[in-house]
Formats: sequence, C-alpha cells, structure tokens
Amino acid sequence: MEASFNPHAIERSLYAEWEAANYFAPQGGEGYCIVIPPPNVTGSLHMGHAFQHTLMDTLIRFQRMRGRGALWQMGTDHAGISTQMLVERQLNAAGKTRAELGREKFIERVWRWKRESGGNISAQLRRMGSSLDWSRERFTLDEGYAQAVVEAFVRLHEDGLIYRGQRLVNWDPALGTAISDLEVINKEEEGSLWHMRYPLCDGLKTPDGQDHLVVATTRPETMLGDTAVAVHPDDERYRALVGKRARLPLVGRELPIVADRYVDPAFGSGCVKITPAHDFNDNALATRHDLPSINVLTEAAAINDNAPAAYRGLDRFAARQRIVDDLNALGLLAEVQAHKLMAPRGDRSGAVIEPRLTNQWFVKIATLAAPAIRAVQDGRIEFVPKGYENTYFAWMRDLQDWCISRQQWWGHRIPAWYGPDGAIHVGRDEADARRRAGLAGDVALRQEEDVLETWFSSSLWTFATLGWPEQTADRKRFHPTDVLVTGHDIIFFWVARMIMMTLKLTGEIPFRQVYVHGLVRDAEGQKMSKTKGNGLDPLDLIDGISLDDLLEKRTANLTQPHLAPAIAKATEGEFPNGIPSYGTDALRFTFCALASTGRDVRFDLSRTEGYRNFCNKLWNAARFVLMNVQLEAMSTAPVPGLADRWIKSRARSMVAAVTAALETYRFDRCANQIHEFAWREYCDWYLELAKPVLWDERTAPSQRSAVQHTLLQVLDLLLRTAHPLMPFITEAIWREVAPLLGTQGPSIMLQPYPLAEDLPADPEAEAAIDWLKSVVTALRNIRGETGIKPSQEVRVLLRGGAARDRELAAATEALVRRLAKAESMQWLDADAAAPPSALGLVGSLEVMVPLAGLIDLDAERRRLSKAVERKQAELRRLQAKLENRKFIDNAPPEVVEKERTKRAEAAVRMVALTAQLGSLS
RNA sequence: GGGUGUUUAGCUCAGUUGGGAGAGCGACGGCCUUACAAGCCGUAGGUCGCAGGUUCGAGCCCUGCAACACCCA
Repeated sequence: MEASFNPHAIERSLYAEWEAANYFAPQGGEGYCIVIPPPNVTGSLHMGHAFQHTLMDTLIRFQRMRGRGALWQMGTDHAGISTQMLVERQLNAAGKTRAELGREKFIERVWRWKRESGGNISAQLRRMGSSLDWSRERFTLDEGYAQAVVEAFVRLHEDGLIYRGQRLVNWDPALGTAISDLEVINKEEEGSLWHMRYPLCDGLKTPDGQDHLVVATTRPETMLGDTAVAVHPDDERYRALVGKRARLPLVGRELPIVADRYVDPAFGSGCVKITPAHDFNDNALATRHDLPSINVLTEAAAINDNAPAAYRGLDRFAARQRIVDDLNALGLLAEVQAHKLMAPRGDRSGAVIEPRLTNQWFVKIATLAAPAIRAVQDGRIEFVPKGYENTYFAWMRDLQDWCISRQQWWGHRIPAWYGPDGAIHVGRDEADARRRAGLAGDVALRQEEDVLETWFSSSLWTFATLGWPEQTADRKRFHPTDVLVTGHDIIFFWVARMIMMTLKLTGEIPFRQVYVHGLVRDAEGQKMSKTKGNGLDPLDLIDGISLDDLLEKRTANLTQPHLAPAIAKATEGEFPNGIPSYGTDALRFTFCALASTGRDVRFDLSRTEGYRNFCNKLWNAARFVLMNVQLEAMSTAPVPGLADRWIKSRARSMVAAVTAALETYRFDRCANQIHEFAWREYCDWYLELAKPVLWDERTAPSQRSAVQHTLLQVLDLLLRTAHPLMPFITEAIWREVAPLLGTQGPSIMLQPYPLAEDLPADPEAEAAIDWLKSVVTALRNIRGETGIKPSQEVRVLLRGGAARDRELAAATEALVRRLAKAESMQWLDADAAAPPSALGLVGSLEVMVPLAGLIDLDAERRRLSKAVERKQAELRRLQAKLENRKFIDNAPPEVVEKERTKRAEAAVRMVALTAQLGSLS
C-alpha cells in the first residue's frame, strides 16, 4: 500500500469492476427498493443531488449487506419545460425558431440532444459511487413508460377524474403555456397603485357628492376587461349605489356595481374593479354574481381584439403606460402611489404570470386527495421527520384541481382526439379512440396538441418503472417501495402526487416511508445557485479544481453578467488556492455527517477536509496492521488480553449504535460513531496498546497471535460497518485484509453487515482499559502542563486508592509504562511521604511524578491551584444540593445517593490536592 | 396576515424518557515517538436567544416576547 491515501488510484476502477460484475442488481433475499428521484436527463449533478444520492446509496448498500434483495431503481426524467427551453435556446442562438422547425423536427432535435448529453448525469452518478441498477434504467419518455402514462390517463378519464374545461390558469406569456400553481413564485416587488375614476351613470352621486367612484389597481391595463365594480355590502358610503351602474373609461362599457364580502372596505376607496378574465379573486366573485368574463390578452400577453382599437396589439406594459396617460389626459387619474405588491413569476422563465382563461385538461383532486390523506394519517406512509406530515396535510386539504396540460411539444402528447364536430374522444391510440366512440374510419380525427406536464408522468414513477400495468415479478417483489428520499421542496410537486396517483391506479401505497432531507446551502447559508455564482460542483470537490478554472466556471454564461466581478472576488476570497481534491468517500462522509433531522445543511468544506484526513487515517491504520501481521505467528492459538477484549466490546457498541442510526435515518450519528470509534478508540488506543505486545520479544506467542487476530478482525468489522458511507476506501483496504482472515469473496459489497450480537460484551475489560486510559491521561496531563519533554522518561509513584486499583495496576503495568513513557511504576504505602512530586488523581488513587529536576515547580503549582479551585467549586455546589431538605425529600433515593458519593469523592480529592500544593510551597 | 422551523463554544452542529454542558473545525502550548505532520500529546473557551412559569431539580416541559429562515395567503 502507498504511504498515503490516493482516492484517484482506486475509485474509477473499483466502480467499473462492481458494475461489470453486476453487483448492483438485486440478489436473493426479501426485496428492498428505493427509486431514484429521476434527475433531468440533460441535467448535471449539483450538490443537492450529491447529498441525496449519498444518503440513498448508504441505505441501499446497508440493506444489501444485510441480505436484502436491494434494488436502487435508476431512471431519468424528460423534464418537459426545462429541456424544451434549453433546446429552444440553442436553436435561437443558431438563428432559428421552434416554429420554423415544426413539431416533428423539433422533437427529433430534442431526442438528438438527449442522446448527446444524456450520459452526463449518469457518468456523474457513477463518480459518486452510486450503486444504481443500471440494467433496469428507465426514462419517462421511453416506449414502455409512455404506454404506462397513456394507460394512466385513459383510466383516470374513464373514471371521470380527468376533464377538459375553460378555467383561469397561470399563463406564462414567455413560454406560451399554462403552468401549475406550484410553478409560480410570488415575490414582493416595487410597483405602483393607480387610483382611477370611474364615472357614475345616470347622474348619480356618492354621499359625499362625487360623480364618480375611485378604484385602485396595480395593473391598470386589465381595466379593459372590467365587467363590474364591487363594494362591501356593509359599506355605508356605497350602499345606495349597489345595483346601479358606472361607466368604464376608455371603453365606454357600463359596469354594474355589486356588493360582495370579498372587498376590503379599508383598502383604498373601498371600491374594487372586477376583471374576471385576468384575476383569480375577481373570477370567483364574477361566478357568484353571474358576471361575464372578457379576455383582453393574447397568448403573448398583448392586448387583443376585445379591447378598443387604440390598444390592440400593444404589449401589456406598453398598454399600461398608454392607458395611464389617456386616463390622466381625461382627468380620470386620481392618484399614483408607490406600492409593494406580490408579483407572480414563472419559476422557469421569470416572466410575470398572467391569470388567463383557456381550455385546459384537469385532474379532479377531491376524490384522489382523501385516500392520500388517510394513508398518512393511519401510518401506512410515514414521514421522517414526522413534522412534515402537517405540511402535507395542510396542503392536501385545500387542493385545487390539477391542471395537467401544457402548451408544449416535448412530452407525452395527450391521448385525446377531436372529431369534426369538436367532440373529444380519449383512447390508448387513435384507433382505440375511434373504436370507443363508434366512429367510422373515414371520420377525420385531430389529436390534442397539448402534452402532459412532467409531474403527471413522474407521479407514476414507483410502479411504472417496475412494469405497470403488467403485474411483473419485479413489481410484486419491490412495490410498495421502502423509502423515498427527497428534499422538502418537492413534497407538493412530487410526493403528494405520487401518493394520490399510486393509490388510485394500483391500490397500493408508493412507499412506506418518506425521508425528507434538507437543502444544501453554501457556507453563508445562502441557497447555491448559478446566478449567485456560489455553487459548488460535487465533482470539483472530488477531483479538485484550480482557482482559474473555478472562476471561469462561476462567471461564464451568467444571466446577469454584471455580477461577474463580485462573484469573482467572493470566489477568490473563499478559495484563494482553488479546491484541493478530496475524493468521493470524504465528500460522502461529509454529507452523512451533516445530515441531521431534515434541516438544511450549510456545506462546510473544512469538514470535507477533516474527513479526507479521516480517510488517510484509516488507510494508515490498515498499513500498520498489514505491516505487523505475520501469518505464521497467527497460527498459534490466541489468548486475548484485556486490550483485545476491550476493543471488541467497544466495537460491539459501535456496531449497535451505527445500525440503530441507519435504521432511523440518523446519518449524522452513524458517521460520528464510525469516526469516533475508528480514530479515538481503534487508532488512538488499541493500536498503541498493540504495539508493546507486538514488539516485545518476550511476548508469549498466544498473546501476539491474539493481538494480530484482533487487529485484523476489528479492522475488517470497521470496514464493513463503514462501507455504506465510504464505499471505495473500504473496498480497497478490505481486499488487502480479507485474505489474511481467510475470508472468501470478491467484494466487501457482498459481505454481511456486522451484527453487534456476534461480538462479546465485556464490561470487565472495558472497566480495566478505562482505568488505564485515566492513568495514562493523568500522566500525559502532567507532562504537558509542567513541560516535561516527551522524550524524557519519568518515574511514576502510586499511592492510596483501593484494592481494585492495585489489581488493575498489576494487570496493566507494562501497557501503562509504555504509553506514558515511564521507566518505573512504584507503590507507596498510604501513609508514606512522597518526594516532591506532580500529582494527578484517578478516583482516590494518587498518581505522582517525582520532580527530581525535571519539573517546572511554578508550572506545577499553577496547575494544582487551578485544580483546587475547580474542586472547591464542585464541592460547594454538591454541599448546597445535599443540604437542601427538599432535594433529599423529593428526589429519587438513587439520585441522592449518587450525589453523596460524588461529594465524598470530591472531598478526598480536595484533601489530596491541597496537601500536595502545601508540600510544594 | 396564517403556519412551520431555528436560536447551545469563535465557526458548523449533536444533545434520545427532565438528574454532573459535547464533537469536528478553528485558537493556544509542546512534539519529525519506527501507520499516518492529511499526524501525535496537552490546554483554553459556553448566563444553552430574552422574560416568566411548573419542578427538589430545566438546554430539554408550559406561556409570552425577540431575531432569523422557509412555506402559504
């Protein structure tokens, strides 16, 4: 083995080997399944993916080693809108448009792009070590999957759960399509509030003598589509006018004045203009009052022919300006106020969204939502952490019908056909639709142009990937899947819809648990994004990147190029030397260590560095073991010593804790346990305890054999325990170690996960080594604080203590002397005077190092004074507690007893410390 | 405006049923000790957001407040 760990030397070849040997496909055993949240087929890996995939792979590897037939289902998503946008942008850059190309040519082009760039994400997933079953890979637009989507649509339609209707939808004028509520981001923006005068008809006047009403709006251009003015029914100012009429300026239409509780009388003048075709609230009000809707906008959000000629063809913002000017010229603009408003923008395009009346396809939600709520209520599906269940319920309880049609080309074309009479015929294909409708072959049918939104197809993900609608063997074995691992940002988009659709179409839940993890943020807690230029590419952490390359990557192709200098400056500040290469295992271990209870994680590169060091530590521990194990010595029957028994007992606790942590998705605890055990116990203590036994020629062969066996056994066990988190380094080391243990098998992946029960609990050995550690630590403390050179051997005197201390001292003397670098260890009688010494206490045992010219007296006095002070404070606290009558009367006897013992111990120590301090002055 | 979450060491975070405040990183001091300087040994550092309450006892339970974050309107 090389002297230090080099991830690049092992990662790619090990992965290729695993994949070629088909180790990622489920073997025998009870099925266990996780489906990958399908990444965008043309996308690339970001930190969120890397985080999520680390957690999933850890679970899959863990269950695989426990003997489950573990399937991590691979697949990608066609990602309708974003993929179409991407290819369209390429087209535009080449001076062409989608319309010029036509539907078929355009789709062909997207497929070509998919073939060219679709392998990108797959290659990156492999670099993360993800043990996905590539042989079962699916794509939401592949043939079988497309059939499943059609099947789902047809069945829902047959059940009356899908309908086409004219409804107000969120319209993205930049993309020319409807989008769902979830795809609209409401953000506060600076705008204006225009107060406009609408004259009253028939010479009417308000109670305060005005001949007009004042209405306020943030969107003056919509006034062209106004069909009413509304006031609150209890508003005294306008009560007399309800039922009368006002005249719409610029248009001339007469508007009824209606009363509705929706109006807030305290806002503005208390009068509201009603534009049913362009506002959700107004639309609802219009339905209540049976008002007409007048659409005044085109698909591109320009004014259409329903408006007066003067405004036709104007873009909505140009029209706004013109209307404001015209009203002003007529003296009808009462006031303009600065105003903060919630502006709806499309999450893909960034364009201001228009509510717009269009014909769309919808899924009726009410009957789907109820069973989906029940499935979580009665515990068949469990969210981890549980708190997210409330979020889920709140959202599910007031859910609108789901608009599933998109005016796009890239996606599943809706399987509906229009007859010459406009009648709609749904079927699995055109012939099926014709058959169902009883139409003759010569009746011309025209297929719906719209496609289904992406989430419709991905809501079928758990079962469509397993062969639905067929009842395949895979489906039987792996569905319902065991856990869905996902971010809280897509609970609504995806999780809720999967639950609804899966229950409806298969009668099964899609998964038993939903593990919701947090989002990955940068060191400042900011969301990582291309725009902000604060993103990290997981592969750059694995492979490293120079500052120049990083700067280039972060500032190239910015949507807001003026931010480039600021981004460059921040980047230089944070990574003055670029990013070193940490390797996949260190990155994965970081993600696990940061993944606590579903909260967002601030990604901290210094953690990754620490875990890279941990990898190196493991590597070198293995080197040490391999250097010190000789097969011939191990043939002697081993007789385990205290240290051997101790480390195995500790390993037992570690395995139990790690297993419990993984079973409850506490990846942070899992990582901490492994780190703590490997470094603080196995390396810091066990290897050091092993050295004297291994290197002392007088050691009995049976003892040496025991140490060598234990070194190997515990290392093997540690590697297997850590494998799910850090697959590469554990495999590389294991291949060196396993043959020495006589273990057969090509890969650690296929080894059984350690069981705590297989290891002996040994409280006696644990107590003995704990004592040893205390004594050694006390001596090291004296060395460090009093300035005794590490190379300087010391004499150790022991005094006081109990019979137990004498036993333990006898049992561990050789080890203590070695670890504390003590030339001798001598007992003094309890009442014997000690030479001037530095003192440490282990319980009531006094551990002393005679001064004899090697100790800085002042330093020792300072150290002792500090110890006395602390002890005094402790004693005072305990004393006060035990003098408190209420405590004695009310606390459980064992707690009181514990406090008494502590007081007694503290008192003894206090005496020893004070006496020692006295003897030095 | 409604809801959820967060607030613990300089930084990032643990803290399971209420019973002596923890880790990593960073800081400081000392070491090239024959696996590892990506290392070893030692040390310092906290009014657990604020104010009340329950309790013999509160980081943990209850109430109120504040700040921040996110979701929804």
